[in-house]
Amino acid sequence: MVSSFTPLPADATSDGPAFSPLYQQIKTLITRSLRSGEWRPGELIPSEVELAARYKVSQGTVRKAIDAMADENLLVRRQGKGTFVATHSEQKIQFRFLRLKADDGETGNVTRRVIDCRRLRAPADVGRALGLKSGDTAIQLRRVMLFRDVPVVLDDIWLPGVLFKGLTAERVAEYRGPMYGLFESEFGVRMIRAEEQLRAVAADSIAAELLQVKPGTPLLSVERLSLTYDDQPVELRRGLYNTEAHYYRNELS
Amino acid sequence: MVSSFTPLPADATSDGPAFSPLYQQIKTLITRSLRSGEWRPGELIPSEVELAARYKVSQGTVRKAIDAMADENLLVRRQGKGTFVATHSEQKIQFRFLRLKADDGETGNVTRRVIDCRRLRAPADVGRALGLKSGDTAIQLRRVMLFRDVPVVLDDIWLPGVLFKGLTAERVAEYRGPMYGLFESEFGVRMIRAEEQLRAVAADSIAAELLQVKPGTPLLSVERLSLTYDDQPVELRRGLYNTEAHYYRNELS
DNA sequence: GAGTGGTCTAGACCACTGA
DNA sequence: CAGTGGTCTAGACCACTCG
Repeated sequence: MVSSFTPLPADATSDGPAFSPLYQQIKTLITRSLRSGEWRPGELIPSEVELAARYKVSQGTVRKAIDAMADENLLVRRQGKGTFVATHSEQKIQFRFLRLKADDGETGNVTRRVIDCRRLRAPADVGRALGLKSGDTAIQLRRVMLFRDVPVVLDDIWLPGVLFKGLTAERVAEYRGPMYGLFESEFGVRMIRAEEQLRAVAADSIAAELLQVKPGTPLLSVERLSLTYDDQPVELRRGLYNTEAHYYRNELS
Repeated sequence: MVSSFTPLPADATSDGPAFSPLYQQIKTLITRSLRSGEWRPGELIPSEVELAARYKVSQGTVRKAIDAMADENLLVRRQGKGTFVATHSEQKIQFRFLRLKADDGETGNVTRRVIDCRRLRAPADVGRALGLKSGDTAIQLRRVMLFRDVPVVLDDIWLPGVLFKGLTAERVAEYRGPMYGLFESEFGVRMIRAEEQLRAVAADSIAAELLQVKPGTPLLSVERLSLTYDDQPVELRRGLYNTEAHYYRNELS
């Protein structure tokens, strides 16, 4: 048993710890196992019955915890098979974070071209966003994404040097598939969610050349902060999207 | 009872109706009552126990239906009080659909200025988006939103004429609060969710003047299709956002 | 204190998967 | 067929709100 269902009996402190339901505690325990690597991306986790026995709670409580984690895209349920750890390296989940769509609906071939990859002392703003100490090294990775061989996205990706030790341009270039799949399988860093800030900006000469547009062309600027477990920031990505023939899709609810 | 829990006994047709769980059927029934106006925005709906009796199912099943509808922002649960129909006319829910934030975090005063409001035959693209027949009339409403007295958003709002009979510029101008609150209380049209397409564009002379920027300034173009119950489109909104000192915030998960 | 939603349990049965 | 998640029920008790 994780803790009593009523952690605040008679002698509770006045501003004591907030009441936390059992299923929330189970969620925390499962998350811990995910973070520690006990169950890795793509793997099957124990069945609800097993977990209920392990945590000494009812199956219904485990179910509620897993339900919540499935809603957050941490786990994936498959009826008849079991529950799996979510992964970015999967055809169906591909491009979960890329909201760009082509006007004609046809996605076509997507290719990635690495422009540059270097390690350097993190600039102040980058360091602040990633929670680095001043002087810590960061990796700057610049790349272009092409849709049907037309450059559409220019990304400047900043990563904490500590977490991505052996990352090189070659390593990235030879990897097929989404970058987050690489991060996950090679460096054990799993992106959970992200926050983006969008703006319209004018293309400078460098961006204009790489995206093959005229300087001054309006581009969609997308600054993304990616977070892993416990909302720890692990990537700052500055993207410039050419929206001549593509749009950024969003759903409000 | 809505229907038997197992709607496919021995004599089911080979490609018969897909299996639909009870709580899903309850959801449909509750949604019907919302759409019909039996429970209006802001009102208290019957308690879970009452609904369970009404639909002849267990409280747990009603609970699951309401849980789902609360997730979709159709209902709002308040412990100890009851379950309420969601509404746009509420301080806390204000600006649920407006993702624009100020760089410095300070929202400040928001005011709206109506530029124009006219009824006309719907242009082809607008009619198509709203599902109108050719020749149907549409309302075009143009307005500017000012943050701390600075114009930041220029909206072109298109509405089906049939649904918004008495809508005039004066009516809009004198209304304090979000437009969706007005739609909901005056015309019985409730916005549920919306889909947006974002692009970066250059300001034309008209937009430049209304937003007080130089022609050619990059602006964030936001085309929004708003939907009510059953995903029926009821508004097409074309916005131009000045992102000099504001950004469009989005969360990916 | 009565009434509401929130949590937890135990047990039944259904739907799906794969050996 | 056994094992998995998915649905449904009934009942207990807790936390919150308001009169």
